[in-house]
Amino acid sequence: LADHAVRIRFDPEPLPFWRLIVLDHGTTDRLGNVMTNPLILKLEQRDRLSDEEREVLKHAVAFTKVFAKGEDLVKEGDRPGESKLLLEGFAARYKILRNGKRQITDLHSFVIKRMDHSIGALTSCNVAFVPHDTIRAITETQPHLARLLWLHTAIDAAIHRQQIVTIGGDQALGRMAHLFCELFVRLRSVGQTEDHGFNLPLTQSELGDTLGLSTVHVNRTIQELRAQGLITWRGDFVTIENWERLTEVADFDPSYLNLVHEPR
Amino acid sequence: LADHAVRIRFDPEPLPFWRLIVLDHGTTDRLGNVMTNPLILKLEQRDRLSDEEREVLKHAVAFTKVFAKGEDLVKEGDRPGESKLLLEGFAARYKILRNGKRQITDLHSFVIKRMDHSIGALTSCNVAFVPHDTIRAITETQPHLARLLWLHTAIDAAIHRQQIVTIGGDQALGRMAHLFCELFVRLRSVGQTEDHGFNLPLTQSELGDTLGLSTVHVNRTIQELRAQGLITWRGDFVTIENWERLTEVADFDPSYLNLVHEPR
DNA sequence: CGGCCCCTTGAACTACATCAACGGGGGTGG
DNA sequence: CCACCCCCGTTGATGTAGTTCAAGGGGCCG
Repeated sequence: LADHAVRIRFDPEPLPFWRLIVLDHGTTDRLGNVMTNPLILKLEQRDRLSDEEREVLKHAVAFTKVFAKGEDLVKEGDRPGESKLLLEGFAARYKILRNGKRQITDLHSFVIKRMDHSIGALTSCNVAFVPHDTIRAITETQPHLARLLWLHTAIDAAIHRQQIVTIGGDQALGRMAHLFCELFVRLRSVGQTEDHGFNLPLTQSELGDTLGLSTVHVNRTIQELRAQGLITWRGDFVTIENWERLTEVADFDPSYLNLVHEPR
Repeated sequence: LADHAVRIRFDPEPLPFWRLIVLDHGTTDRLGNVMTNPLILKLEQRDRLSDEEREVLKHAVAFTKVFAKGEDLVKEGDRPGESKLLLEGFAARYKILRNGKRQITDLHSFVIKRMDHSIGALTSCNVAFVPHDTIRAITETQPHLARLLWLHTAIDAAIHRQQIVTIGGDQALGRMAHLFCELFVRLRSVGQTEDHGFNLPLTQSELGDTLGLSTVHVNRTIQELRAQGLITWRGDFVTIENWERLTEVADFDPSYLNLVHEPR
């Protein structure tokens, strides 16, 4: 479920050559408190849950743990026994090219067994652990819930597809704009935005890693977005100044996020 | 399940600007006959099936249909009632940027409902249709099968992730090599290779679309691969001349394809 | 106060795209 | 059966979006 790309340091290594794949974010309310049950919140974004289903989900989380900034929630090659759910903070899936890697364990690990990527904490992260046995039990007795969990994997795939198109597309300005659009919409869907802005505790270098751009070019691209009056970014806070034009520049169509409530 | 990017012509349109996302291939035996039940074959690549499960799958395919080269198996925005399984041929998921789109319906459509991309036939394609009702019934009564189907969605996501990394990486030579490695391994897993080669009925232009390269550069890159003695490509047939060096150039690690048999 | 990040800016380089043109093979129509 | 043509592969020349290298300044932490 969790989906963040972490900026991890491994200074001694000869090849710190890696790439963030997807950013994800935690699910806290406006006051910064972790929602009572983010798993329920996540699933209810896409379909209605019965009381029984909510009850099952309430007991799905075995325990929670805080990861420090820079730590790996899961590493490539791990065979985790729990899926992880990001409650709070920013993390990212990532792969390192030509040698090491890292990753966050999430729903994928339940069916995939062996992680093919890593997930690292970009900020301090609070993470819930859902045992694979619990998920397996859900597939045995709660087919509707199982379909919703399956859906989340499919949405991840959809996000990845969009990423391929966005990265493959030529313009750095468009890629950058698209990332801001996606972050805004996804954060808003979990109540993590204020007005027309949101908190983005990342460095330009980390942004570059998710977009496949150099730090220098990220900088110039952001300056261009600022110059065109599309966003401002002061400290950790990003403000969308002109949503309509930003979506135009980004060629952004949020339908791939499946933020639509319907029977699944 | 099906996973091809189609080269569709829409000459009148002003913006034929699209991108292939994933190539996929059909499942025929060495004589070119469609396997008796490719769905069973696909799932058995990753876990053992019981007799009962095999029986259920045998009746899952409602009907089959042949798509001509250039046709769309599914289009973006569709809400298909069946998932599609590519029996024979090459197809590709794709998105078109800034206006139209197309797509093949596959397992994703079952949970996602509304296609966020298109799937088109790169060659003539024989396609099986599995009604969503049937899949839903499987999730209700065959949890193990349901997990395997879920797995396939997760594998698609893993392939997408790899694609992001590959496309984001700098070198065209590496991308190209990686694509050949992936195609070889995936085709071999369904018995579609001969010796150290396989059939690749695609144009260089189509290859470029999957890798985000221009036709011209695809051409020069392939010439470089040939010059280094890594592959030959005559007519439709690609031969891997030096697998070890090719995987080095590609930085290829097949583990993301999950071609491992284990309980799921 | 010193040292690191991080952001920012300038300059040089390069991998790729784009434009343009030609040859060959296969399909199609005369 | 030949002639045409279109598509595909190939090659050359030119343009450019991005990288890499380099350096300075500001804020934050020890």
